[in-house]
Amino acid sequence: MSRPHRRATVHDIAAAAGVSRGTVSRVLNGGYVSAEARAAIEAAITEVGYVPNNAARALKMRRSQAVAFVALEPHSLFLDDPNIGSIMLGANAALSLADHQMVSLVVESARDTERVARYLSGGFVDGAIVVSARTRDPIIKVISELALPAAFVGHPPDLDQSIPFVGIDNAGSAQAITARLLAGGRRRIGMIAAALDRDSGIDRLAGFKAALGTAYDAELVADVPHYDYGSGVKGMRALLAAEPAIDGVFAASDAIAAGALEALREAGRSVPGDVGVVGFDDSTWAVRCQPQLSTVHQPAKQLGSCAAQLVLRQLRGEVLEPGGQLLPTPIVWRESA
Amino acid sequence: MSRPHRRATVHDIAAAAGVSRGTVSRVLNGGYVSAEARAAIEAAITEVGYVPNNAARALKMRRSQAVAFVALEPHSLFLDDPNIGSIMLGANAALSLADHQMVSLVVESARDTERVARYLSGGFVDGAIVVSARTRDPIIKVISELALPAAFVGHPPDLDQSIPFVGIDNAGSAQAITARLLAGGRRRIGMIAAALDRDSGIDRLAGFKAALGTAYDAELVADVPHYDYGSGVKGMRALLAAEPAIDGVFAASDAIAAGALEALREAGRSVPGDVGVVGFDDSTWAVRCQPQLSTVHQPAKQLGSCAAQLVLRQLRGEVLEPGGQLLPTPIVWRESA
DNA sequence: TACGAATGTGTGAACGTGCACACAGTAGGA
DNA sequence: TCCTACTGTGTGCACGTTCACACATTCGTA
Repeated sequence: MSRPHRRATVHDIAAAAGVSRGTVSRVLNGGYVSAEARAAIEAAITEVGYVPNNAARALKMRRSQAVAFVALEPHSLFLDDPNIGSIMLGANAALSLADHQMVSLVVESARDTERVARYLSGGFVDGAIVVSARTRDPIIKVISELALPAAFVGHPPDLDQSIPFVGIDNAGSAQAITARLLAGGRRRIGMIAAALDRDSGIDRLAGFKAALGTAYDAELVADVPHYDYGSGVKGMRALLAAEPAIDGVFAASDAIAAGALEALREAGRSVPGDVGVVGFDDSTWAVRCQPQLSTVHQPAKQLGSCAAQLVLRQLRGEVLEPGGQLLPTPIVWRESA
Repeated sequence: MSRPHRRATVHDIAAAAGVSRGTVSRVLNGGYVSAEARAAIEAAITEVGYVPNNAARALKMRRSQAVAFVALEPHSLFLDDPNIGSIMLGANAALSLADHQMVSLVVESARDTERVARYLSGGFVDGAIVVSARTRDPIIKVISELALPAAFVGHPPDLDQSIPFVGIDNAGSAQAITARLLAGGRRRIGMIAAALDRDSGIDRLAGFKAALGTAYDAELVADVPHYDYGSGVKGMRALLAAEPAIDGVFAASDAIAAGALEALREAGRSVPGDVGVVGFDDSTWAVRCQPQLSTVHQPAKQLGSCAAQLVLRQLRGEVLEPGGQLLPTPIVWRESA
């Protein structure tokens, strides 16, 4: 045997304290119990070293007191995107306050998708927070079929409309910071756009276009796949090649902006002297850079806690109106533009 | 009612297919079943939309097919330390291959500690991988009392000896890279030491001392609390103040080294011309810096998968010899020294 | 006195599984 | 013919918990 001794159960407590299981249960969950019975049971609990079996409780109660945090793009998430960590911590804090356990599940491959789907359907969690969902992800289908209480952070346009979301106004924020760049006197403004297969990428580009209006020039948009540093370097090189007279850049993320700074340094351009650069996220990148980035602050922690609230409210039985909410994104103006 | 319809169970399948629960169970888990019964049951499964209830299975089997990944220091972990993400992905991949689910639990506060302890003891997981454990963490006590199969990544010196670990030779690696710095002709070498309340911090400092031997000068060690960028900036400033003629620095992490580069730039020193800088981790920081960092490569992904293997082997019933294993840490020589 | 309410306790059933066991039918060999 | 082996199926029980119910005692009051 690998386990030396069976774990103690309510039966063991009952036997040790000389009462019935029912009374033990009442001590644990509240109810009418005499002072002496309570004392005897509590003594017995510490004596036998009882820990409740959540699997049994979950089975009976149909409640596990746990909520899944499903990260659908682990590589970029953990390695490049500093937001995801803050979103997790925000969600964890909110769930913790409501006495729920957050369990985060990482989906890397198709194999993972299937296993996570099984896990979600298996009664181990009462709800799910989904970040970085792509259009038509199989996990989403599973969630809506199970009618599992859920919430998204961000929202691909054709997402299941019955599931609420919390996000930011990517288009509006992009438009606002581009406008500020324009107001600073920049004339030839380019953008390094990324992740155009996701709502965030699409909307940031749309906001950029809207701000420039008739001055918009498709030549001045570099399209890169990811929100990371390396993409920023490449994107900026492409922009410099396309328009040597460029004097402003809106990068779709801070990591990209940091890469752009590198490419500009390599090309001998000064920032903000020759070129003004602005980013998006207000992540740790923003203050690490030289010069520090002007950027759009993304309330990552709050996104996490709001998503958690959306799930918790459903668990309390509230029926939420479909749709979502957008959190404000103040512009943080530093030195890079 | 929040749930419109009860979830389908084996009973429902049995009723729909006109067989007994036992036969359904045999279809699901293997056994003697006639072809026609199997076909009828499989049809019934898709018809009623059956998903197995893992909570019930876990209760009966005393196996949840899930392993916890417990992160004890979320703030520094997710925001500053890029290793943790890779460790997670490595563990996830290994567990996934063995058809186990990884659930990661974040411990932020004392409140979290208690809740996570309950979760671990509750039968939702079969084992645990613990990263960034500090001496005397209450979670460790819980794990060893439960005799929960576990493994550590890293190992505080006074840790429970019965729990295996996987780590790196911090002292040896630190000694090796410091020696290389010496071999490059540097004379006045300092160190920015961090996290001296943890094994990793202590051992890296010890390795540094060992490499310098009699040339070691306690004046040339700046002691900072965390492995982050800001600490690097402050630590380097302190070293420059203590010894303006400093010509080499071993930073206890890449993030610290990046901060040190910043402080050196601010002080007008060239790298590697005036001062050679080396880091530790070979994280994404190393290649982002200007100049790119010479550093110690830490096999983060492999650490995660090894820890997962240690847990999986215990779950298979193997009895592991106590102690741990250390993974090799090649030195990566780039431009900063 | 008697009756209802409040307090305290024990018992049985159920949550959804998987497994041991019992049982039935068929086939093959002594 | 009978015994054994193999295939296929149904039933009861257990995992550890909570809840509904039944029952017991005490007390206040009509």
